[in-house]
Amino acid sequence: MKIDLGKNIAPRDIEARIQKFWDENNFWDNDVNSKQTPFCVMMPPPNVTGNLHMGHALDNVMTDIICRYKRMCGFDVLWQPGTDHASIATQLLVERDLSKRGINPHALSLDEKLNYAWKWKEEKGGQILNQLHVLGVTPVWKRERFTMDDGLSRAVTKLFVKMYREGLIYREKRLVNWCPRQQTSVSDLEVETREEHGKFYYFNYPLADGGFIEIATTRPETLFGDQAIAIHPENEKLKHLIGKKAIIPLTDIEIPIVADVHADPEKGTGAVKITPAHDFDDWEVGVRHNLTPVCILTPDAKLISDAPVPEKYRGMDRYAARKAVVEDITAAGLMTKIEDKIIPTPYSQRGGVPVEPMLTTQWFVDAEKLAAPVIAAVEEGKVQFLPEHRYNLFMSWMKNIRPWTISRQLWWGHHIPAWYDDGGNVYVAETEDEAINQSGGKTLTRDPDVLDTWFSSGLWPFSTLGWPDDTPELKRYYPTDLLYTAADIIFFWVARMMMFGIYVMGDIPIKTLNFHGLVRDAKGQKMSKTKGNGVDPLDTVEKFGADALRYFVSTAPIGTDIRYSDEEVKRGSKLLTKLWNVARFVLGNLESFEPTGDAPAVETRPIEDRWILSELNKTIAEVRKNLDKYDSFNARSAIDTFFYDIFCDQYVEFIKDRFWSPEKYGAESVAAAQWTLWTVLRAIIGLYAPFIPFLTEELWQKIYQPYEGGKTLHLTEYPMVNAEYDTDVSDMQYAIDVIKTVRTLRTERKIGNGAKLETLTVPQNVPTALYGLIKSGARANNIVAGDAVDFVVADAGEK
RNA sequence: GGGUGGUUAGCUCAGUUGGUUAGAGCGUUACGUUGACAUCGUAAAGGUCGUUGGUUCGAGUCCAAUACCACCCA
Repeated sequence: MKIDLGKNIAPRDIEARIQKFWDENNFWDNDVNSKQTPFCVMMPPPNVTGNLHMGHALDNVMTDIICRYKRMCGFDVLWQPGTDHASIATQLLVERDLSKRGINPHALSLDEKLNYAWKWKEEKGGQILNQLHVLGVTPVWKRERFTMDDGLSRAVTKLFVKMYREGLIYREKRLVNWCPRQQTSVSDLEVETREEHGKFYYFNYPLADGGFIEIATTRPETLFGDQAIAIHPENEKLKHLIGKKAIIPLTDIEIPIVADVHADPEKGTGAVKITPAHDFDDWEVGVRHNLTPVCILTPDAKLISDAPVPEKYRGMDRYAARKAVVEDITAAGLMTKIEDKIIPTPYSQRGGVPVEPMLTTQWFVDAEKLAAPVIAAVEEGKVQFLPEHRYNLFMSWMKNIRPWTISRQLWWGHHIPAWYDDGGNVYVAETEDEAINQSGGKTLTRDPDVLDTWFSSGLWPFSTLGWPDDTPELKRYYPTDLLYTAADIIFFWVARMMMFGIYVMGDIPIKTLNFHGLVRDAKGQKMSKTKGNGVDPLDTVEKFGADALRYFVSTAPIGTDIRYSDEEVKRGSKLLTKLWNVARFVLGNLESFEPTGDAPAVETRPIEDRWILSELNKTIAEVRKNLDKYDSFNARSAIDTFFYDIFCDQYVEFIKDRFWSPEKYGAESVAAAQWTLWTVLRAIIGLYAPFIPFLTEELWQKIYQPYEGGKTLHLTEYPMVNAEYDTDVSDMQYAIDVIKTVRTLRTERKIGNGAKLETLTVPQNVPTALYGLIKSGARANNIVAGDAVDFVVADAGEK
């Protein structure tokens, strides 16, 4: 055969060509009628407005490695792609875009806004999936779904109604986390606590019958909403005040002093003001003492323009009000002390401002009820966690789960299927007509709110397979096999999928959860937009190629963070070059060879041939074992060791002499080497295929396809252990040791590897059958037996 | 305050059930362009495995305590 690969490798050219080839043939389509075992993976749907970042690259490349492997093992693979509507994130982008065009989004009707957003989504959304293409990943592209498309929206509505009817979704007025910037409720998960430098204010409340009680608070501006002052019932110093009345400073409002264990005698003064409408703990105290929550803040966190707020403070922003209140309390001579203090402050993750506990009416999911069967299923071991310790994290959250606030005061998302009549009665139904029917024909108004984005993503594993319809896909592919995702959405997404999956489908949605770490920058810092230390995967692909990036990403051991640097990606480039060059070497020695007819029996081949085949067998077993455990890191390491250390560094050196001096070895020996090279190179290409799919495809098409047929390497069988390759090759250790010693001696004696050895002495126990390959590996002309390894250099002699 | 993970070579990290001399990549040094490969090869230097104590014939690995780092929850 005569195949010329060309001296230089151009990864981007190869990748562009192969990508086009893959896109034109739907190689990765699943087959719902297949007789093969199904293997199903859900792509965590990226935000439709998003841009590819390293986290996506990690998820998707890792998933792709497993999907390609499974496909090559004969599985019917369904990798379901799609995007998420990302309620808040998208709404913000669209509103910003409108503002830029001089349109006030708040002046538009709901329909106008939605029209605009859909148009915007069609034009600019979804480019992230195109970006994913570049990485060479293999979801079933034609099955792409969007969380707000018709089918998925129908699933959301159906589930909401079902849960409402079964009492698992309810509407209630209670304290929720409120983002004053976006003016919507947010769930507990969307709140992050930041430690801030703040003040702890100590001041006196006058008592109705004379004297004072000193309290301490970090939020003096909420005092207009105070309903009580609490003292611990066993607080010896203060308990004599329980039952008396205090007067809120700057007002003449009287409030009771009550006994409650919430007031820690060790903290502050031991007396705390109770503002049930503006603090979660105070809310509980209020419930215990039957206090009326009085809300003194507007949705944008200004003091209300009404009683009980004194006129002076009405309409003030919460922080301006704090300043004014502190000044006025000080002026009134009531302030006793101001301390510096680190205050844990709850922030709205999306809004970036402190949230306010706000008394509003919202929709909730009774998460506790949904969690119980999840806990049971996980305890039964139905879900595998990788790494295992994530089990505890997941379970402790599940066991302490709280009601999930699912309504959002936004307009982009799934509108809640609830309608109200004039009397405020609620009708929950799949359609407006049905709701009107329920009401007996009244005029109804639809609930203006939308659902938390994670509500629809929680249905993803079955809604994308066709639920609520009873589709063959749903039967065949649910529950899904594997999810590769970041640990930071374990509660947001994974927990919800588990709850909905069991509730709707009666079974867990995913069998194995593989939580990966973060891709950090070279210094170990988290990549973030604000720090500007993020690396665009597409830039990396442009510089080094998608295969190199994939190779880098697969260095992430299960569950651990990895650090990105161009240097690390270059390792991938080096591998590609090495593979290219060794293929050239192999082809250069196969000119007199045609892989037709029968290969010589393995046991008849020289020991080094049998040795490399037996090493190959070990490697294949190791790689398969690890990939079966979804451990691509250790799988790839095993291939690397075989490819670099065993094949390139040793075997290739051992056989060179057979090609250089065929007359000394005979045609059979040369043919054995050729057959062995042919086999081993093919196995290496196959083993690496899931990791570096572009280059391996290119090499396969150029070298092996003409003989094997088929269209793509990636639908050929993954290399398998071959019992015929296991023969006794223990003598090889003699050769390996001798050559290692020769190389060391060369360095000690400052003799380059280029200089041939005239005579090499090897220990007498080295079998003469190894002399040929030792001569080749050590670059020696003659070989004799002696006491220890020694040599004489040709021409110049020893230096 | 509660929890989880980590601490191994100059740097970034492997090290499976305790078992000879603890590995890799990068970096460093030396030599070398040889008929796959200078986007390279060969070799070398470099580690009391955070600390202390324990179990054991034997501990990077198991147990206890402790220090520091990171993350999660409150």
